[in-house]
Parts: sequence; C-alpha cells; structure tokens
Amino acid sequence: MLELAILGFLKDGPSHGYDLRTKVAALTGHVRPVADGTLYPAIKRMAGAGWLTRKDEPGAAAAPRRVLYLTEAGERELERRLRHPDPLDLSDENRWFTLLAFLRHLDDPAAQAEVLRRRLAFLEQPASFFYDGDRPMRAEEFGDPFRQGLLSIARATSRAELAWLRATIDSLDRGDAP
Amino acid sequence: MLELAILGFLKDGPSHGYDLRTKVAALTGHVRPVADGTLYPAIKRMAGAGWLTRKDEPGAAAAPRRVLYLTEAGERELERRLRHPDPLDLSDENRWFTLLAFLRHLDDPAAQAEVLRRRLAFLEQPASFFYDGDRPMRAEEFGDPFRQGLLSIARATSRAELAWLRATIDSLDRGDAP
DNA sequence: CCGAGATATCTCGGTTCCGATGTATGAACG
DNA sequence: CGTTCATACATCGGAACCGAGATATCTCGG
Repeated sequence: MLELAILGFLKDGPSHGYDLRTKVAALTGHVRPVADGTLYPAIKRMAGAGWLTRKDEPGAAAAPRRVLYLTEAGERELERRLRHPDPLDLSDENRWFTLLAFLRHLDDPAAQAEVLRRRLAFLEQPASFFYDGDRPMRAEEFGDPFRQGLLSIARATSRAELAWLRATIDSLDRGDAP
Repeated sequence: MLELAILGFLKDGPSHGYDLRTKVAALTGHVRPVADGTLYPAIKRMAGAGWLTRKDEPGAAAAPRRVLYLTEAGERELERRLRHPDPLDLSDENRWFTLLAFLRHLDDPAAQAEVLRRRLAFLEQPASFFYDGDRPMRAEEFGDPFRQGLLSIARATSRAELAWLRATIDSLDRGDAP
C-alpha cells in the first residue's frame, strides 16, 4: 500500500519524506498518518530497489531534506502495479482506494477498465455477512443495533461503488471523454 | 483485528479453527479469507495467553477438531478491548467494523455510546482528501474519473456512517429499547 | 538570547500478517 | 477400489507495519 502511494505521488513530481507523510496520510480514506517508522524504511527499501534516487537539498528547510526522484525503473514498477494489481489490492479497502487514486497514471483506458472489472468481480461475489445462505439478510434480523448499522453502512458503500464502477467501465469501453 | 474477531465469535459459543476461518472471512466487509498461516498461530498465541482452551474432539469430522472454548480471562480481554479500543481500531476500517460487529458483547449502553462517540470524533476531523485547505473539494475538480469516484464513494460511506452514529448515540443516551 | 515548536530524517524492537508448503482423514464418485 | 475433494491443523520465512525514541536545524515569540 505505502509503496504504491509513494510511487504514485512521485510520478507527479519529486518530493521528500516529510511531504509524502502528509500526502499519504491524506489519502487513506480518513486521516491515518503513516508512522515515520513505516515511511522512511519504505523509502530506503525503494531506493535500494532502484525505484527512486535521493538527493540532499541543503538549506531548503530547517532540517536537510532528501528530495526523492522517481527513476525509470520506478515508473515501470508503478505501471506494473497498476496494470496487474496484487489480489490484496482488490480486496483490502485501503489498498484498493489507494490504487484508485493513482489509476490515472495508467495511460491505457482498456487496461484501466480491466482493473475496474476485476474489482467489480470481487465485489459481486456475495459477502456472507450479507446473506443467510442464499437469502439476503435484512438489517432488522439482527437483535443489536451495531450489526444492523454495520450491515446498512456496508450496503450503502457497496451500492455507491458498484454504481460508479459500472458507469465508469461503460464509459471507458465506449471511449468517452472523461 | 483477528484476535478481537476470535474472542467475539467464541463469546457466542465454542468453535474450532476451520469454522472460525469461515466466520472471520465473512466479517471483513467483503470476503477476505484469513490465511491459515495467520489464523492458527493466532489461536496458539491466544491459548498461550490463557484466553481460550483447546479440547480435541475426535470423530466429529474428517480431521480431528480442536474445539476452542473462551476462558474467563478471554472474556475479560474481550470486554477490555471493546471498552477501551486501541486507536487503530477507530481509524482502520477493517478493525472498526470488526469491533462494531461485536460491540453487542459490551453489556453497558453508556460504554457502547462512548465507543461510538470516539469513532464519531475521528470521522469528524476533516480528511485532507476531501478538502483543499478549508474549502471542501468538488468531485469535478479532479481531471480524472478515478479520483472523482474515490471522492464520491468516500463521501457516500461517510454520510451513511455519520448519520447512523449520531442516531445510535442519541438512542443509547436516551436509553431506548433496541 | 533563549526556549518552544515546527521541520526533517533515521533506527530498533516487536507484532501481525501473507504465502507456500506439508500432513492427515473421511466422503463421494465412478 | 482408487482418485478427488473437503475438512482440519500446523510450521516457516519473509514482508510490512507500529510505537517509541534519538537527533539536528530553523523560526519566532517573549
């Protein structure tokens, strides 16, 4: 998740750790700041993999910044991750929404539509929490308000995303202007 | 996340690993099966902590089942985790919805309302993806349909949950019948 | 001029999880 | 009677992450 976000942000231009921290936190649905202990090791890891290079930029700010530039290998890695998403990217909400935020970087409407179709296929398999056997559950069947709420919130989310997915896939297939 | 789910399910009655696997997978929004390599070590860990005991039940099924029983220490642990949720439980969607599914086990409406209030406080802090400074973003401002979709889906989810949270907190505070 | 706070990076220990792999049994099917 | 499938449990290596702490610089108010 983190690595995809870093690749995606750097694709828009060079940045540095402290700046990425803010941007990444803002991405994840609602502000969940990424710990420094997660971010900086990830940067180091990715530099080691050759996806980005670091240059010291002294005097730019209080502490010395190490500005990060996406390499060509990094661009290829981003493209690869967007085009062939890991199964977890399709099932984990955090990962999926991160991927969605950067799907614009995939310069191929057919490939974009294919990614959306995969998420659609995942969402369309019946979630057991929603069903009792084959029969859809009704919220009132739960004796407690918490599972009722969970069900209704999950349904609202699902409906919104399914409608958007179907409309957007159609639009991409038809080659509409965005 | 997993440990809370296991505690929560066992509170409803004894079960065994393979059964929990199905139940846990069904919980997490949409079916994301928990890997065996995650589940069984978790059970072992929790048995070591004294939260559950294992009894072999030969002949019940093909392979020998090890039926899991929640201990009193396990019940206390469940209660503790529900009453004083870890900050991550309030910010991570997967963790939060898991907690919500078992909040019924907390036998104290005031404490339940307090938990919901904490989640509400978290959701009410403005998410930077939704705002440009103090001004709410409009979906159309994004040039690509993907960030537009992300924003509209996130808003739909947010609205549904906020409405439910406020209504349920009121209801718990007034002491309404469920 | 001094301290507080924001900026900025890095490391370490510990936890949880995934993915792959291994093992074994009973049931169903031909 | 053999193959295949579902059930059931377990271990191992590695990836990713959190939380806490360490360090250093610049700015700004008092």
